[in-house]
Amino acid sequence: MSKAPRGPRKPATRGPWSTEEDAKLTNHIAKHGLGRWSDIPRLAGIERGGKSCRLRWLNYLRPDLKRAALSQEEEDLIIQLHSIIGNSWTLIAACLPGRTDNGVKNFWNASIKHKLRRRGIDPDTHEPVVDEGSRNGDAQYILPSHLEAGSNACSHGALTLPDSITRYVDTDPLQLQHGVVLVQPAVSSSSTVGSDPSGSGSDTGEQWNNLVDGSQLFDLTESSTTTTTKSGTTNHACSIADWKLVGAAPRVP
DNA sequence: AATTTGACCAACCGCCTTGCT
DNA sequence: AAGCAAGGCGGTTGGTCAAAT
Repeated sequence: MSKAPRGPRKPATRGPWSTEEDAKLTNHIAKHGLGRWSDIPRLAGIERGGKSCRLRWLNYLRPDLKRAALSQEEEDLIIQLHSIIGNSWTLIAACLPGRTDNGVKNFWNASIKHKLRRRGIDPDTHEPVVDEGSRNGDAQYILPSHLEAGSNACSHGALTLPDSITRYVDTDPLQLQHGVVLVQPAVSSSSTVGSDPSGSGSDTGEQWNNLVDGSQLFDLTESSTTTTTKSGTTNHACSIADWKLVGAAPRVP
């Protein structure tokens, strides 16, 4: 990153963007592409900070944005991913084409959080709120609505998980230890957030797609075997046939 | 009709990371 | 290696609008 020359700066405009500002930014990017955000306000003739321009572009003006309300499937996926990776909105949004981290975050805070609370689920931990009246022993995990409780939606076969695997261990209301795996794409440092992680066509990409498909959240109680390749890469090999879904939550009424 | 409440969205803030000088 | 600026990200705030009271 090269340093921009320092000099007196006009105070940046704040507040809502005007249609004129939107047009200037859109036209500039259409003509010149994305350059340094700090230069764009000056080049485009906008009295805003580079940060503000970046945010406006990413969250509102980008042509590939979906403006429609989130579907039930998207909502299910957000809940599932949040239960695994928490408030990593950028990662979650990367699984929802056309959605922004800000949009997902807003939807979570404004809508899903309240729905989960009404269902007696703590939105932070995804566990039942401790309330004697609601503890009836049923599984309370939030899984995609299209997965029925006790079903095994996965196909049999072996899946080799790359080093980028993240494993989380949780305890369910019945004190059953289980693990949940999230297969993360092998994203190079130069990749941009929001790009299609499966674009490389690599094995990792295929696994990522399986996760995005919303059909692979498994009980990992069964042990996995760990191998290390010549290059030092660690692989965790598990037999999918050994994994079971741990339960499903009722749909939002 | 006026007020309140809730949902949704846009924007800003502050902190952290990255990369250049 | 240190300092600095830019970029990225999650948290938060504030505005708007529609439905409910």
